[in-house]
Amino acid sequence: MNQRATLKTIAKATGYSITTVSRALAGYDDVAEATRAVIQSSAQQLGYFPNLTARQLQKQRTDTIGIILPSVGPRFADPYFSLILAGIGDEIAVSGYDVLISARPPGPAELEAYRSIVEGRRVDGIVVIRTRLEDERIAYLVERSFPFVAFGRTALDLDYPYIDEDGEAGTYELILHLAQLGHERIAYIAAPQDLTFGYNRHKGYQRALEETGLVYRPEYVEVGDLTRRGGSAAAEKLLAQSMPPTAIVAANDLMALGTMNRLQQKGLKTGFDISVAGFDDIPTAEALGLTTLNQPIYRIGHQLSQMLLALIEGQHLAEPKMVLKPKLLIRASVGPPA
Amino acid sequence: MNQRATLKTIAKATGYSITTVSRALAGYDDVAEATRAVIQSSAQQLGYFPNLTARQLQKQRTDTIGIILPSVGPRFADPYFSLILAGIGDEIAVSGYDVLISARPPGPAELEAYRSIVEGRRVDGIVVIRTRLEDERIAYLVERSFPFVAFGRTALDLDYPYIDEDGEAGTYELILHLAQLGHERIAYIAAPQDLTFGYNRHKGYQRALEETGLVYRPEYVEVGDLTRRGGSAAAEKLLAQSMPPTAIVAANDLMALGTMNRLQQKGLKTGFDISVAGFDDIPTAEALGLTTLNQPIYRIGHQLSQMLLALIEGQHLAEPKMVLKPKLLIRASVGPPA
DNA sequence: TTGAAAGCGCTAACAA
DNA sequence: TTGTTAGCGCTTTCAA
Repeated sequence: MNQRATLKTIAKATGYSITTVSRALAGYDDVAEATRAVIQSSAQQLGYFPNLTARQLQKQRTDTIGIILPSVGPRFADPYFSLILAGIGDEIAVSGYDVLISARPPGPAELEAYRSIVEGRRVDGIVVIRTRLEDERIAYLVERSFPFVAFGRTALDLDYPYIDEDGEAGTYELILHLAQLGHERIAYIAAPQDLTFGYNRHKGYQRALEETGLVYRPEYVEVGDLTRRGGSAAAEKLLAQSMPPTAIVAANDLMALGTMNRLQQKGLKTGFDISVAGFDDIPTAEALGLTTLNQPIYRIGHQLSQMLLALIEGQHLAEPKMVLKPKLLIRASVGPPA
Repeated sequence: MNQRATLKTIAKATGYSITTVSRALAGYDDVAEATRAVIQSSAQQLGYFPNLTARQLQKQRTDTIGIILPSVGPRFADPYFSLILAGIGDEIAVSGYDVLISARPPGPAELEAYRSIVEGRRVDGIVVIRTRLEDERIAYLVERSFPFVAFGRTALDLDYPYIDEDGEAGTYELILHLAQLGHERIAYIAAPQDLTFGYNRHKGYQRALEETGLVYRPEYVEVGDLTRRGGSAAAEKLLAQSMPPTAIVAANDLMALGTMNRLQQKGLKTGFDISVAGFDDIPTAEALGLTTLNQPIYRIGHQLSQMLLALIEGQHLAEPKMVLKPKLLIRASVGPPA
C-alpha cells in the first residue's frame, strides 16, 4: 500500500499549519477563501483522505453499529439472519453508518465479543437479535448503559427498547385455525425454550389447546434445533407414535420444511394426509405453499436501525417498545384431518 | 455510558507510569511480577478494557476486513449474498477478525465507499464480490495495492487473486443436456452483461447452441434483473412468442423460480409442458425440484477469507487464481420437450 | 485569519 | 525494572 497523505503532508506542501489545513478541509468559515483553494487543490492532488481511525479516536464516535450473530455453524445462512441484516444494513447505510459484524456461538465467547466492541469503543450502538429469556447480553448492555435496541423481549425486569412479534398470539391463532378444521391431535415442534420467541410461541400452542378443550400431551411436543434437518428428525419421532398427530406445527419455517421433506419421504401428502405449518414466512415458504405466520423481518430491521440511530443521537424514543402481531397465511400445507 | 478506565486511570491508581501499565497488561516479561500483580488487579477492579480505536491508530491495523455489498434495494436478502457472507464471517471469526459491511448500489457511491474504508484505514483487507467485466473497484484496489480477494474474474488485464466458478462450462453442460433430451427451442434469461458471471454464463449458452447445431435467436434471449419478479416478467415475454420455447434456462435460480411461478399461473406444468433450469442451487431450488448448477458458495467464502488473511499477513498465495467447475444437478423441472 | 498546543488512548524506542 | 519522550492522525480551544 503506497504512502498515505495526511494533514501533515498537506501542511508541509502548502506551508500552512496542520490546524488550518484541517479547518479548511472541514469547511470552517474562518479560513480565507484563497487559502482554502490552495489547500483543497493540494489535498486533491495528493489524494488526501482523512484517516477515519484517528478521527474516531478524537471524536469518540465511530459511525458504526454492531451486530453479533449468535451463530451455530453455517447458521448465519438462516434466512432470518439475512433478512434482519438486510433491513438493518440498508437503512443504516442511508445515514452513512456502517455495520460491524461478528459471529459467535452463544456463551462466554459471545459475551466477550460484546465487551470487546463496547468497551473497545468500536461501535456507537448495538442491535441485539434473537433474545433469550435470561439474556446476559441485554443485562450487560443495560448495566453499561450502552445504546442498543433488541429484536425480541426477555424475562428480565429491565427497561430497554425493543421490537418484538407476538409469537404467542400468532401461534394461538394458528392452532385455533387447525382446531376449527377439526384437528384434535396437533403436535408441536418447539424452538429451544431459552429463546424468548421459542418460549412465547410454545405458550401460544399450550394456551390454544387449553381454550379449545384439547389435551396438551408431552409426547406431542418435540424440541428442535431450528434447522431443516432438526425439523425432519422431530417429525420422524412424532410420526412414530402409535397414535400419530394429524397436524404438525413447527416453531419456525425451516423446521416445518424439514417436516414436509420427511412426510414426502414417507409417501404422505402434506395438507391431505397431514397438515403442516410453520412460523416466519421465509421466501421458500410461499414457494412451497407452507401455511405460516408472517412477520415483516426486513422492515423490522429498518425500524430497529432508526430507533438505534435516534438513541445514539441522544433522542428520546416516542415508542421504545413495540409488539407486532404476525399475520396468519393459510396455504395448501394445511387442510382438514384425513 | 459510564466513565471508562484507561491506562492513565490505572497508572494514577497504582502509581506506576502509563508505559509500565501498558507493558504489564500486554504481558511483557520485563515487568516485575509484583508490579504486574498490582496492575492487573487494579485493571480488573476498574473494569479496564483497551480502547481498540486507539490501538488501531497506533498499530496501523484494524483486525477487520471489509465487504461492500452491491445492493439494489432489499437485494441484500439475495441468498447468494447471505451465503457468501456466512462463509466469510464464520471463517474470519476463527482468526479473531471482524467484518465491516456497507451496502451501496453500484456506481459512484459504491466506489466512494471503497475509498472511504481503504484510505480511511478502516479495514486491513477487502473481499470484492460479484465482479464486473470492467470492474472499477478492482482497478482501484490494484492501483492502491491494497490487500483484497475477489469472488469472480474481470475482463481487466490485472493481476489479482480470485476464486471464480466456471459459469461458461456449467451453462454449456446444462444446455447440452437439454439438447440431448431433444429440446431445440431453448430460451435464455440472461443476467446483466456487465456482470462477469452474466457474461460467462451467456457465453456458455451461445457456445452450446453453436456446437449442437442449434440457432441462436435473439428473440429467445431476455435480460433479467436477477430477481424472481424479473424472471417472471422475462418468462412472460418469451412465452408470448408465436413459436414459444420448450425450455427456459435462467442465469440464476431466483429468475428460474420466477419463471416457474409464471408457468404455474398460466397453467403450464414445469418439467412437462416446459422445462426450466437455473444456476446457483439456492436452498429453495432443491425444495422445488429445480434443475440447476451448484457451486459451494459458503465454502468459497471460507476459502476467500483464508486467502485474504494470508495476504494481510504478507504471505505468498500458493494458488491465487482458482476456477471451480459447478456441478449440474438434474431435478424434476427438466424433462423432454412436450 | 492563522497557528501553537493539548489531547483522544495507545505503543514503543530509548534512557535511566 | 521502570519512566521519559515521541508519535499514530485528527480536532479543537485559545491566543496571536
